[in-house]
Amino acid sequence: MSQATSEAIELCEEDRLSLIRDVLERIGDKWSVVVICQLDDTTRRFNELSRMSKPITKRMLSATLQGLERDGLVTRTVHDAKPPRVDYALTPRGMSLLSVVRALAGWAENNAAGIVESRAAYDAR
Amino acid sequence: MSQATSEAIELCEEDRLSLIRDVLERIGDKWSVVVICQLDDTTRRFNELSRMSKPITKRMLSATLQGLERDGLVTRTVHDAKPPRVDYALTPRGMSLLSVVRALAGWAENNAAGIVESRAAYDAR
DNA sequence: CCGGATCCTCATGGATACTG
DNA sequence: CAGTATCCATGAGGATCCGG
Repeated sequence: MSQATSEAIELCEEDRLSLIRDVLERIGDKWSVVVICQLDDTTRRFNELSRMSKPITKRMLSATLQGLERDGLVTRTVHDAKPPRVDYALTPRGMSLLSVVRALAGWAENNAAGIVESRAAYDAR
Repeated sequence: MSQATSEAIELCEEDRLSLIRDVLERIGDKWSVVVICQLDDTTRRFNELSRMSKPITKRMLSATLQGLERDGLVTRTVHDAKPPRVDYALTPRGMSLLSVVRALAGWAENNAAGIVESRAAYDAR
């Protein structure tokens, strides 16, 4: 660990690869990023997220939120009232992840057109 | 393209979300990131990648490389010799993606410990 | 309103064998 | 060496119904 390969980010060895894979399994599923983006800096209720993230099902929203909560990326607060009300919000860790996801979005935005072009060329043999 | 939405990265609306999903479908599969990392700044032969990326199967390596080539992320060059020899390398676009992936790795590295901790706490109810 | 429990489908990807 | 072809297990995730 005290390897300190000179500085900053170095290479892609074993450990680093598995770290990346972990993160990808975290945000690589179908709904995590969507939910995280919807929670951007505000707190939202379950049905609110459900509507905003259509066509997600309640089942998947629930599962996604639990996963995110488990990893300390969102908080879940239950207000006992009638009707029941549950609020979700990003933790600081969740927000930091959001910023990384935005970096991804930036890359996607810059390269989307080129990729579409490459695909067309490739598919035309 | 010359859109220039005032500045920088804005928010997570519909379009942006689907862009992110596209990128995640690209690198979210089981082997793309591994292969991209192995191709880091050098060119590699098929079997070389196969060995380095164990336990990938030839089938998946082939499929992964084809996908990456289709998106213009790697180049495939065939030298007709005996025995046959095929070289793979990152394109500039592929390298730019690699740097984004490294950002992901950085986040993972900084938060891995905290996430493990959160999970333990959560699983203990 | 906020989910949990079940059932079922379908794509990802592993194993294996064969080819130029 | 550099793949392709085939078959098959597994699990993510959609649909639906039920409960607090």
